[in-house]
Amino acid sequence: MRLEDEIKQPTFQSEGQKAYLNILFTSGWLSLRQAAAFRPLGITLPQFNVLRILRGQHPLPATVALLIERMLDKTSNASRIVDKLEEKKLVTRTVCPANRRAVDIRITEAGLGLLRQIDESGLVDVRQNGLNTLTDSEYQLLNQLLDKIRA
Amino acid sequence: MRLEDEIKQPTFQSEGQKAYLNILFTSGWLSLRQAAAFRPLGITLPQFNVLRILRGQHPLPATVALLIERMLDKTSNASRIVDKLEEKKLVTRTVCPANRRAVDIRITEAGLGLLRQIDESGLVDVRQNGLNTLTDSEYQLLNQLLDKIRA
DNA sequence: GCAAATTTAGTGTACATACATTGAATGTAG
DNA sequence: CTACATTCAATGTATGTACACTAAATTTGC
Repeated sequence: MRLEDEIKQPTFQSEGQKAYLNILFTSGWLSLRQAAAFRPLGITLPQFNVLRILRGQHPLPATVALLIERMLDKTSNASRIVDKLEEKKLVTRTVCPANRRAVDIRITEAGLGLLRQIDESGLVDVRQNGLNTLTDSEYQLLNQLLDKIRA
Repeated sequence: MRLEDEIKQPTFQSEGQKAYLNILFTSGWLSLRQAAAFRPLGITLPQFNVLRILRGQHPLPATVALLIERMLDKTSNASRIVDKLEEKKLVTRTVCPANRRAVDIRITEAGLGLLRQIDESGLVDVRQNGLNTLTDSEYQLLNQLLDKIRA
C-alpha cells in the first residue's frame, strides 16, 4: 500500500524524504506483525533476539557487551532484557570467573526448548509475517539500497 | 555499511530475512541520528511529528483521532505526546464545542516559532541526517519496494 | 424519549528505548 | 605498589510503545 495513503499525506518534499518516512513506517509495520505473532509465546521481540544470540553461542556463555554488539538496537538496555529472561528461567547469569567485572549469560534448557518450539511453529518465518511479496532479486536490491544509505 | 558487519552476523537464512533485519536496523539507525539532532531543541521526534501535523491544520484544530490517523506510529499514545507538548506550551487543548467528546488541539505561536526555527536550522533536512547517499531514482526504487512489501 | 451501542479521549500497566551516572574490578604509569 | 584511568554491568530517569480498560458524550434503534 502506498505510503501516501497509509499516513494520509498526499505529497512529500522529495523522494528522499518519502524514503525516510517509508523506512520508519515499514519498520513499525513489520514489528507490529512480528510482535503479535510472539505474544502468545510470552516473550517479546527483543527478548527473542537475545535468546537467539545466546543459542548461537551455546554452550559458550555471552557477556552483556557481546549481546549489545550483536543486537539490532545497540542502545537498548541489554541488562534489563536479560533481567526479564532470567525471571522466566530462560537464561542464567553468573559472574565470569576470569574477569569478575563481566557476567556470563547462558541460555537454559527451557530457553532452548522455547526456541525450538518457535522454530517449529514457523512464527519467525518472515514469509508468514509480511515478507513474501518480493522476489529474491528484489530483496537483494532492497538490501543493497539500505546498505548504501548507511554507507 | 553492510548489515553483516553492523550486527556481526556473517550470513542470513535468505535475502528476505536479511531485508527484514535491514529495514529494522536502518530505521533505528536513522531515528538515532534524527533524535540526536533534535535533542538540543528540547523536543523528541514523535513530538515534532505531532507539531508538524498541527501546523498542517493551522489555524484549524486537530483532534486526537486525526493525529493518530496521520502519525507514522498508529499505536503510539497521541494523548500523552500531546500532554508533553501542552506542558511546554507548544499546543493548547480545548473541548470541542461541536462534539464534547472530542478535544480541539491547536499549535500555539510558540509552537509555530519552534518549527520555523527548526526549518531554518536545516535539522530536519533528511540530507543532513543520513539520507544523501542515494540518487533520486534510487530513492524512488526503494519507495516502490517498501510499498510493495506492505501490499 | 429512552436503552443500548458506538465514538472519543484518557488512564493503567508492562515493556523497551535513550542516555547519564554509579560502583566495582581491572589495567596501567610512575 | 599506589594513584589514576578504563572497562563492565547495573541503575536512575524520562520518554515512547503496545494494548486493555474506563468514562463521558453521542448516535442509533425501538
